[in-house]
Amino acid sequence: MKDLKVIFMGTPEFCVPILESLINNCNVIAVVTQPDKQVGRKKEIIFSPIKKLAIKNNIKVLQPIKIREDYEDVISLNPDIIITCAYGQIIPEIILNKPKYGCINVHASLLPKLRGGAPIHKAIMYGYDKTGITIMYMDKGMDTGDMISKEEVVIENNDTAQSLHDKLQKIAVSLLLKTLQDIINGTNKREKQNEDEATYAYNVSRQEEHISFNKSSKEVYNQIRSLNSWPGAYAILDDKNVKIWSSLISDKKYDDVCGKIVNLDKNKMEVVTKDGSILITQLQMPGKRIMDIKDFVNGVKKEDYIGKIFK
RNA sequence: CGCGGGAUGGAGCAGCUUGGUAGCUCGUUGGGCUCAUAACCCGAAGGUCGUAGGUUCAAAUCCUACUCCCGCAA
Repeated sequence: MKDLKVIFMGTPEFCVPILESLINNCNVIAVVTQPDKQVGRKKEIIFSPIKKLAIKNNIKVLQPIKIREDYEDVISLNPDIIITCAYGQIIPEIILNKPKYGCINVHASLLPKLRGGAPIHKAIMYGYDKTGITIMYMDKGMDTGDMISKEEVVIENNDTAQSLHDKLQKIAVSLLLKTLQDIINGTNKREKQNEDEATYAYNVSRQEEHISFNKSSKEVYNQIRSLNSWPGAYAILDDKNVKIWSSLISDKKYDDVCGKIVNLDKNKMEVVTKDGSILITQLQMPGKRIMDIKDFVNGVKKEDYIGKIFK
């Protein structure tokens, strides 16, 4: 495997361990990642985590704006295999057919479920009880190619997008190494996806970050944890965006307006939902840091907040 | 030069407009009450008010520059 000429394509932090392991086990001849973007308040140019790692290891970095049009560099490097993971662009067919061992993708769901850019968030948001990693051959569609290997992960009731991300990240590395060996040996499976079972996990929209308390407690709870630690769920209180970072489901029921704060003490902020209530345990006021509800209550008059309504 | 909020004992905040003894809610710690307690009562410690200048008899407070944190927008 040491001689295998690999081009890796990826962008976010999720695939950093994958690239690390490829660097250790294969001959990574180039890395392709999304173009540098101006990020943050100061519009600073930030390199993607993958670019940073590549530079650190003196690996050639390619950043085509549109890989669909700008594919010559990749092809001319003549890789044995191309491995992608959360790259962020669809790879054109002209590339897919070139490498000896093909082009494979590491996707963070059990395909054909949750195709798309936000499989980890959506697995929790939609209330799935398990997810996993699928390694597949790429084709021209979005996560529609033939599957090679899979590994499941159970979603625990207290998992957040962050904790699930970490679990998936870990198993992705080992599953990829095992799968690569099979591919080299020619012993890998190749299984079509069942289109009838396909579901989609598009990127999280602003609308999906906004909590509607007129859903069930379970749905609200799932929404909150599915957006922790990024980008965070929010609701509007006094015309201000309040981010809600973590919560617990309460079994108490209230015959009151959804979103109303019915209780506030040093352990919890209790908010009415469609079928009960939810206890907010961590929040963030605009311009402030994330804080536990205990800290929030310390600096605030409780009476000012009880009875207010999240919109 | 995208818009805006913020920095005050260990935590979260008030005080700044209108300069004049450092305040609140917690936490920590000592004691008390109690069968007991995360509850209650009494006491104590702990702060060069982000940094550097300036104005002033006097600056947390007014002025200038800078650093760091955060929300929005991208």
